[in-house]
Amino acid sequence: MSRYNVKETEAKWQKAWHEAGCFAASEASSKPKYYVLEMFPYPSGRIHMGHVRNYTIGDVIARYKRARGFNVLHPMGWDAFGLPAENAAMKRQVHPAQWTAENIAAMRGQLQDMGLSIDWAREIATCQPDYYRHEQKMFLDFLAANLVYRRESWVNWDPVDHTVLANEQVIDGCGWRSGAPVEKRQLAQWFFRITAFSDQLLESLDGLDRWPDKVRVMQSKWIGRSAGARIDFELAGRAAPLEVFTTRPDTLFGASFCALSPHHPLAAELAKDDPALAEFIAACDRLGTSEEAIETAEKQGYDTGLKALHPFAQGQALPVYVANFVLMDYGTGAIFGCPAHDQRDLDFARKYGLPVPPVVLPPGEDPDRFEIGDEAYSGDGTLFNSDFMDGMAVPQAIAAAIARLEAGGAGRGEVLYRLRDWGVSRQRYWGCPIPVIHCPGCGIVPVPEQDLPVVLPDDIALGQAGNPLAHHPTWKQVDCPKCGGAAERDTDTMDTFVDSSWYFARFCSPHAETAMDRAAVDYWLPVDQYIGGIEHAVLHLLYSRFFTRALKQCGYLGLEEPFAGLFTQGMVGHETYRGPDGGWLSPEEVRRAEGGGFETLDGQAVAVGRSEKMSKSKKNTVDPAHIIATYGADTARWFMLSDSPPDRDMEWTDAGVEGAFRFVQRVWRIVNDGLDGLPAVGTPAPERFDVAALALRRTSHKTVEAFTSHLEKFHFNSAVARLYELSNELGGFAAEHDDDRWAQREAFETLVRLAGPMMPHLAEELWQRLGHDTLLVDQPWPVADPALTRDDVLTVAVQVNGKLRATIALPREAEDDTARAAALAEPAVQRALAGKTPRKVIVVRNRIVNVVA
RNA sequence: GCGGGUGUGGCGGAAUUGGUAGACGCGCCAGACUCAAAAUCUGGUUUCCGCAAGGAAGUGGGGGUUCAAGUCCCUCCACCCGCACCA
Repeated sequence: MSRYNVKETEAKWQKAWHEAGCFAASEASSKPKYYVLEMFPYPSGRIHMGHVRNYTIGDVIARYKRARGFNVLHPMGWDAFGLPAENAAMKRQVHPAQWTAENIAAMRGQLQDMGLSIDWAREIATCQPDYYRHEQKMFLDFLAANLVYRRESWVNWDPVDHTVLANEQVIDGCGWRSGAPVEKRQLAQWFFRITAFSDQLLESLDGLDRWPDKVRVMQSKWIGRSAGARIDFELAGRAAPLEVFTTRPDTLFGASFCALSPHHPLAAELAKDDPALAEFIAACDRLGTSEEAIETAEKQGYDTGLKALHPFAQGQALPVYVANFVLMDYGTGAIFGCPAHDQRDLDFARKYGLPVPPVVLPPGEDPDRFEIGDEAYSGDGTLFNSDFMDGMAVPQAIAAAIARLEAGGAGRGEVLYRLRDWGVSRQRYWGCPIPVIHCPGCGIVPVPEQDLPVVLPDDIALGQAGNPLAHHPTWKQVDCPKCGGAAERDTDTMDTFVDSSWYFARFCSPHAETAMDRAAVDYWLPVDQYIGGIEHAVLHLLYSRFFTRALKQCGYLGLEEPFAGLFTQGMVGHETYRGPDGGWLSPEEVRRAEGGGFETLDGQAVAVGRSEKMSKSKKNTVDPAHIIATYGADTARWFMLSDSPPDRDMEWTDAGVEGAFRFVQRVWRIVNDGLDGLPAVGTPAPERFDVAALALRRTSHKTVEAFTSHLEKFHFNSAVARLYELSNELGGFAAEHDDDRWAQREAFETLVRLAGPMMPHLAEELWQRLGHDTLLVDQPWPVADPALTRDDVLTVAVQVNGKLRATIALPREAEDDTARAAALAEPAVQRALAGKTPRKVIVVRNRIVNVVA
């Protein structure tokens, strides 16, 4: 038999699927819907292995669900705005729009070469005015609904990308893209009021039971709810009280000081007349905010001389410090310190010789002897030394303290969140213009709906400092829609995460005149299975959850959670290589050396590093296009699925790809070699099967059962293993009689149909060669016959004192007595007993017999 | 520091949720075919003792529960990821 012609065959079936319109999705269907979505790519120019893994996983699910009788939506689009286009424009003198369009064209071709079951008629790109005009409308609707607002604020400024970053985009104090340390600047910014949904976003996490726990935990930490109380401490000799937030109002009688953040307005005010305090604040600022600085920084404070009056204990006055460990951007920027029950407060109190009165007694401790040493006690217990709270448990005391504060007008219960509103103004060109006009007379005026979209100007000068749109000679100049006077457009564009916060909804009705056709989104949403990288755990995945709620509030759609199921895939890594000079080498620049290991092409020693995520900087990338051109899409897809579980990081290896390629060839050969004399399609089953044929039939049906259940659980590597087993058995199967040939056809078809979602081209080709005039993609998923998946005779393990001594063949559901007798009759069992009488024999039916002596 | 995860042959990884540890693949070894090689096919491959039959040990370390533990409990270690002076 000739070898399988990968190139021709893959192209042939891609064309056939396209011409038959197999993957076109429509709401007009009686089948249940299933929306499979992979995170859409940024059009950087070429697909990378991460894409291949992502889209392979998604495609397996999409094809499988289609076969299972679902009406599947599986679309693709482009997250097309963003900074790289501007950088490329400056570097190569191409317009960002052109650069993006060319990249999209190239990557679309590469994705199509993968043979994905995508409905390409739904393709969208976020940089098209037809897309972002709807985003502008949403912005205005959000504005009207008070979900968008503008304010002056300190922002995270990326000095390399020359733009503002959201809190979520600052990693370890550095910009998420540029890696440059972020600076603080004061700017007027547009904000999305994500905090309006803090509680909802947190509570609904519980219902997302098809999301990884990891992501839910990360989001819940990011939202950071803490329930407690806001307390007003009267300050002796001052009118305004000091506002403090605490989660432990129960420990108020243990308070021994108050502390302000160095950036607290009161600290700044006091510093005006107190040079020493001013110097202390300056010293705190110099310390920096890096991890090491925080970790090693000693608790330091400066006594302002102010006295805060205890809200409960008459006449008790607490010293007020400015302290370096109090953060201005959490709570009120001020705390009361309870050293006995908070470690930081304790460290501080010990340093400055402040009292440490304990007020929570751990269970079993003697109140007269209990003392705090070097460790604060933050656990549960019973209140003491606490007046009206004495004897209460902590939760009860918290409630009592809040009630007393509220009664006395000294504070109130409050819930605080770490989550901050989402600043979306970006001082960039290649993004969605913010549809707002600034009028000297009327202030902020929304662009009237009939004037949308506000389109980006084509002629733009990039590369100067500052905001490109602001530099444009005419673009920003408009008449005020309200008063008609001269006014200016907002020259910022929106964070590109806004674009990706609703694209999944646009896919439901990509050509609708409005942002989304209500019937279409009602039908398709939520996304049943979303697949992407873990890196968006709090960014994109939180923003999209917020956006969906905001869209619901504005009447766009009717649900809150956009993604019912989420799967986070692992990264694709590759070994790293370094040459004699220590520089990184790409896999093409090294070869296997004679005595093992690697060397450069001219024979120099190469240091092999461990597998790391593929990256240009480490030069350990492998180009998927090259792999697909060499081995075909089926091989690339098969390897992606076969080695590691999809949620774990995997290593791309040449040997692995070769192995996958061999299997593709092997399946082709096995089926083709068996075609001659195979019973025709639809031949009725023989009445009897001989032993060999029956065994093969059992394997086929067991494979269907096991493969399907692995697929349902995303255990693709285990599913793959079952196909290897089936093909191994088929490879050694000698068909002699008619019943053998019939069983052989059944096995061939099982192999081909199960392989369909994973290597669709080969499967389609073999389906045809098996004599079918239908398309495999239109076939229903095979069903296992229960009578053939259960063996009549089982192998049961026999242990003596927990150690395996023999295996016995028993009929299914054999009586315990039968099993016991058979086990004891085994010579190996008798030998192990060495004459001892069994004390007890445990029989687990169909599984194991354990003889205890 | 807090939270989450991982730890099984030379390697990637299986193990029906407490019931034959190492499925399947890669690699390696041997054999067949071949003038030869590639490809392909067959067999072997946890470690140790043994020619073998067989035996012993074994899922990061230690302890425990159980007739039975990779799986449950306690404890320690290593690595990875996230958050981090959050009041």
